[in-house]
Amino acid sequence: MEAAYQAKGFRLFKGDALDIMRAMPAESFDMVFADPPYFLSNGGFSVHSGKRVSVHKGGWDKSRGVADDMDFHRAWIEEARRLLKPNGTIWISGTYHSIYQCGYALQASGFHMLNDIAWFKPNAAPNLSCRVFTASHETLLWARKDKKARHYFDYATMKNGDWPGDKMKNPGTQMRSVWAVNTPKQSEKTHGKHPTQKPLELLRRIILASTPPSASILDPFAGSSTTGIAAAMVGDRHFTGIEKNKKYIDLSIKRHRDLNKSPMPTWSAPLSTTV
Amino acid sequence: MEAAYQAKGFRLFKGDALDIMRAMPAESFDMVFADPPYFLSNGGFSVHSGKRVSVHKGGWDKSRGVADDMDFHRAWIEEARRLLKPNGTIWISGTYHSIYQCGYALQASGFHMLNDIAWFKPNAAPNLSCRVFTASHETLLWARKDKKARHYFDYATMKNGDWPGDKMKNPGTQMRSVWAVNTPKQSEKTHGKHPTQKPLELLRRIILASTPPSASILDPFAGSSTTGIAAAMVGDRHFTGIEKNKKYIDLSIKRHRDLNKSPMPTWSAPLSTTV
DNA sequence: TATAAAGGTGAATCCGCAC
DNA sequence: AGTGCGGATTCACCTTTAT
Repeated sequence: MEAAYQAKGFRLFKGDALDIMRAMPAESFDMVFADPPYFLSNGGFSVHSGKRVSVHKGGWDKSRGVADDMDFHRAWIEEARRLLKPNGTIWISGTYHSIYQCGYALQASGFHMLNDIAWFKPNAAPNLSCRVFTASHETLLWARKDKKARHYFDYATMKNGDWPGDKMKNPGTQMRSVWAVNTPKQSEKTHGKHPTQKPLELLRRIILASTPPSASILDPFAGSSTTGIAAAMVGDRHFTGIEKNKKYIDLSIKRHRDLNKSPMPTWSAPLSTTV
Repeated sequence: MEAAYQAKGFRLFKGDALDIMRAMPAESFDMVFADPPYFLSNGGFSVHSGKRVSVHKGGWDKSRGVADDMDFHRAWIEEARRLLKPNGTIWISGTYHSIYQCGYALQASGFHMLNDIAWFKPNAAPNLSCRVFTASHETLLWARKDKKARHYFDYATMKNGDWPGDKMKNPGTQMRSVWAVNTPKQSEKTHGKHPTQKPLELLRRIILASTPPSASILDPFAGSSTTGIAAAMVGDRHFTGIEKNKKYIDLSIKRHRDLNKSPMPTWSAPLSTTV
C-alpha cells in the first residue's frame, strides 16, 4: 500500500477508509480523530461503497436509513479499535444526525467513554426556518479502548494553558466539557474549504489534551487534513490521513507544503513540558 | 388504574413506568419529558424490574450492560411514542452514560430529531480525578413522532423572552442549542432533593418552547416532579407523572401543595401571548 | 472556611473456571 | 484437590471549585 503523499510526520492515503484501515497492522496508533460522513442513506452524499457489507443483525430499526448508517459506523469504529494501541483513545465529532449512532456503536463495541464535549460555535449560522432552536454546537466523543486501559491526559496544559477566544474557559481552572471555539475564519479558508472543516484551534486542543510527544495519529476521514496540519503545528506528532476525494488530497498536500514554507511553528510547545 | 395523587392539572401514578404507560390509551399526550435512569446493569443503582423482558435481538453488543440498558430504553421510548399525539414531541435528558443509547433508540424507532441541546451547568462540581475534562453539561434531545409531523414551537418567546442568568443567550436573538442554566440552588432543595433534580428554569423553558396552552404533559420518571411543578407555574398545562419510589411521590405531593399555598403564580404568562 | 458533588483511579480482594 | 489466572467488584484516597 503506497501513500499518496509522504513527508516528515505527515502521510496521506487515497481511498476508502475501511479498505485502507484493514490493510494496516493492529495497534498502530495512539489516537484516532474521526469526523465521519453522515446522510449516507439519503440523497445528500453518495459515500456508499461496494465493499460495505451489512453486518447489522438487530433488525429493530424502523428506518432502513438509520440501520444502514449504523452498519457503516459500527464497521469503521471496530476497525479503529483494532488499530489503536491498548492505551490509545478515539475522538469522534458529529452533529445529532450521526453522533448518537456513533456514541452507541462506541459503547457497544467495548470502548469506555471518557467525555462528551459540546463544542459551542459562537459564530454559527442562524436558523432560517424559525421552527427549532439554532444549531450552534457539535458534539465530540472521547473514549479509550476499554474500561481498564490507562489513557494519556495533559491535565496541566488543559487547566493552565492559553485558550484564546474561549469565553467559557476560566483561566487557571479545570477545562470543562463545553468549549467555545469559532468555526474557521476566512484566513483559514484561503486554500479553499472542506464542507465540514474544523478550526485548527479545536484540533490543537484535542491533540495537546490526549497525545504525548511522538504520538501517532490517524484520521480516517481526513478531508483537507486539519488534524494533520494541527499535529504539525503542535509538533512532534506523526499524522496519517485517509481521504477518498482527490480534490481534498490535493488540498491537504497544499496546506502541508505551505505550512513548511514558514520556518517557525505557529504554536509554542505544550505548556506542561515547561512547567 | 388509580392515581396516587390527583389535583387540578396535576396527577401522579406510583409504580413501574412501563407498566403504567402500557395501561394508558394511545395518543394521550402533547409532550413527554423523560429523565430516564441509567447504570441499570451495574451495581450503582438497583432499578432492575422483574418486568423487564429482553427484546434485544442484535447481539452485537460486546457489553451485556450496554445491551441491557438499550433494551430498557427501547421499550420505554416505543411506549412513549404510542402515547404521543401525532404532532407531539418528546424530550429526553441524560449524560453520556445513557444519552447515546436513547438518541439511537429514538432515531431507530422512527422519531425525527429536532434538536439536541447542550445544557451547560456553570456551577457543576469539579472533577476530582484530574484524568478527564470536567463534566459540566447534560444533553437534552428533542424529537417529534415522525418526519412528516408538524410540531409546536414558540419561536417568539424563545427569541424575546426573559432568560435570567443565561449568559449564553443574547437578548432578542434566536435561542441556540447551548443553554446556560445553574443546577438547583439550596432554595429549591428545601423539601429534600432527588439525585438528578432539574432546575425549574430548565423545565420552564422546555414547556414554553414546545407546548401550547392546555397541553397535556407526561413525565414517566418523575422523581420529585420538577416537570409538574414547572408546568403548574407556567399555568394552563396538564401534568401526569409516574414515579416508582414512594419517597419521591411524597416529595412531589408536598411540592405541589406548597406551590398552591402561594396564590400568585411565580412566572408570568408566556411572552408570546402578550406580544 | 467548610461543604458538597449520580466521580475517577488503582490496588487489593474475591470469585469462578481451567489445568 | 490445589494452584493459577482472568475477570469482576470493592474501597480508600486522590484533589477541585462554586457557593
